[in-house]
Amino acid sequence: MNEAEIFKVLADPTRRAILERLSGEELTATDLREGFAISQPAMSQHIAVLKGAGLISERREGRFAHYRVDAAGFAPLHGWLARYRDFWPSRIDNLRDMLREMDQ
Amino acid sequence: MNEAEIFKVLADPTRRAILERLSGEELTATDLREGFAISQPAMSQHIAVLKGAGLISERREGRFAHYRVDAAGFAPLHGWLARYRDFWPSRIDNLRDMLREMDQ
DNA sequence: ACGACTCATAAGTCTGTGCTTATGTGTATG
DNA sequence: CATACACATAAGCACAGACTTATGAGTCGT
Repeated sequence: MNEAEIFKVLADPTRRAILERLSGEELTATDLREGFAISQPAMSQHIAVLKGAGLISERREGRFAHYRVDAAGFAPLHGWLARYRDFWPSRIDNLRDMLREMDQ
Repeated sequence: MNEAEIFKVLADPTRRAILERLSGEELTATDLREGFAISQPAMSQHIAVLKGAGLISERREGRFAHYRVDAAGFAPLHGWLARYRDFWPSRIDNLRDMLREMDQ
């Protein structure tokens, strides 16, 4: 997937909320609906969009569909974003310090 | 600015193209229009949106307005995205190696 | 002072998309 | 086998937003 689609997909607040809810745990579509003032088809459509963009993956189990974040799908976003950090030097210094501390 | 607005702003391909064109160099609104099949007001509106989100900054000079990327404006996006990389361990190892080489 | 210019704002149109209700497809259970 | 359940798909509506043309607000050169 290219960053064009990913940005379009992530522009929707409901879809970002879904991802947030899925970060760490695997959930079914119905579980996901809890806390959302949204119809079942709407959720299903959002899930289809997220899946289409490669941001979540599905594990079928009978009539249940379990969804989880697919972190690899965010790679194009990382790539795109890398173009717009000119802090790199100072950031690298911070990282160097951090890793030095971790080594102790 | 929060990531909600930033994602909405970046969902538009024209605005991402503007940022790409501005990465590295400072340009006026008219210079920016070159290569875009877009009216002057449309460009002006896109610029206003990008500026409102803190992704570009303006330097006024007479009747000219010079625009440049404001890399700091992308910070919320970095923060949001950090939540969705579970590669961290291996990445950190790679960085550790890289920085070790840089130190030599 | 006037005309040419750079950019911003106003107002209106049109397409994209997120929502709804209704229905379809497949799976478990009594 | 019939019913309930989990999810997907279809169709239609309504609103957001990106575009246009027209015009306004400042700035420069002659």
